[in-house]
Amino acid sequence: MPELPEVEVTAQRLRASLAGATLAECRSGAKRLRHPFPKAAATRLAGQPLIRIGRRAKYLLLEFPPGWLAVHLGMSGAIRLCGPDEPEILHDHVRMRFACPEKIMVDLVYHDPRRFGSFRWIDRRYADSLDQQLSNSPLGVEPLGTVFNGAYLHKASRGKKVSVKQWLLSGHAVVGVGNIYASEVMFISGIDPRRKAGSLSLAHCELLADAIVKVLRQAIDAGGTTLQDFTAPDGSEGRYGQSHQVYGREGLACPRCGKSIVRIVQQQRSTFCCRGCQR
DNA sequence: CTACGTACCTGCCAGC
DNA sequence: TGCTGGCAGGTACGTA
Repeated sequence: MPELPEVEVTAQRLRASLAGATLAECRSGAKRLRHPFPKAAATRLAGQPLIRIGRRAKYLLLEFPPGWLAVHLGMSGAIRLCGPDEPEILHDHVRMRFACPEKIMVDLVYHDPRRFGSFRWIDRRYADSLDQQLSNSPLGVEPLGTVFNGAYLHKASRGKKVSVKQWLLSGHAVVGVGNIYASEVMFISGIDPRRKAGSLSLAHCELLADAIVKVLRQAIDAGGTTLQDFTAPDGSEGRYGQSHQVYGREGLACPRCGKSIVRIVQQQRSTFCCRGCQR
């Protein structure tokens, strides 16, 4: 599921519901996720206040005084909030019980059919290398941050021989653009996704940067995209799928020129684009 | 360093 | 009505 907008929507809604909460207990299931669940750290967190809920790239950061629980939703992960008495359902893997103000207990449940998601513990002593703790490959800048713009993209893309689409997906320059939003932003900026990243002009990069910011913002406002599994913590589905111009629309008419949208494969992943509009 | 293939998992849908 | 194969939001790791 989750690209940056879905993780951001999750973070925003958790912030609203878990303000002032303290972790009471944390249980994890028998089936492993991408990484073993950090049981020892989670046990140690019992009684600790949840200080802040952050996000870096597609990682959700639950911050406690001793450090961070970094949650990644993988392909099919979703978090829901529920009461302590609500039963487990198939593919629930982690349940964190929080004591909220007024002594209301709220459970945060991590649900993930494919189990590509992960929980990792990052001790506060590694705070200055948070990015390296989160990911093995270098994490680019935040697309909704202050340093991201066309000039930045242009500079970062010099000499890159990979296709623009793969370059965006790698997250080396800018994070958070996954397979759905990559197709959308390439279409909106009118760039052929097969072009080498290093061949983009400054003007192209400005169009591309503007499209990335616009699409991600709109997707966040719409509650993200739900293909199958994603829901926000209150169980609601993302509505941005209704706004997709090309993703998942092979054979349908291009909204700009009316030609048929095509599906191509790059690095074993689908890209949707219009041969008429994207150069 | 880059680039590429493959692996990790379950579910769904189209086609036979 | 099965069954089978292809495909799905992402990352990590091995090999050149």
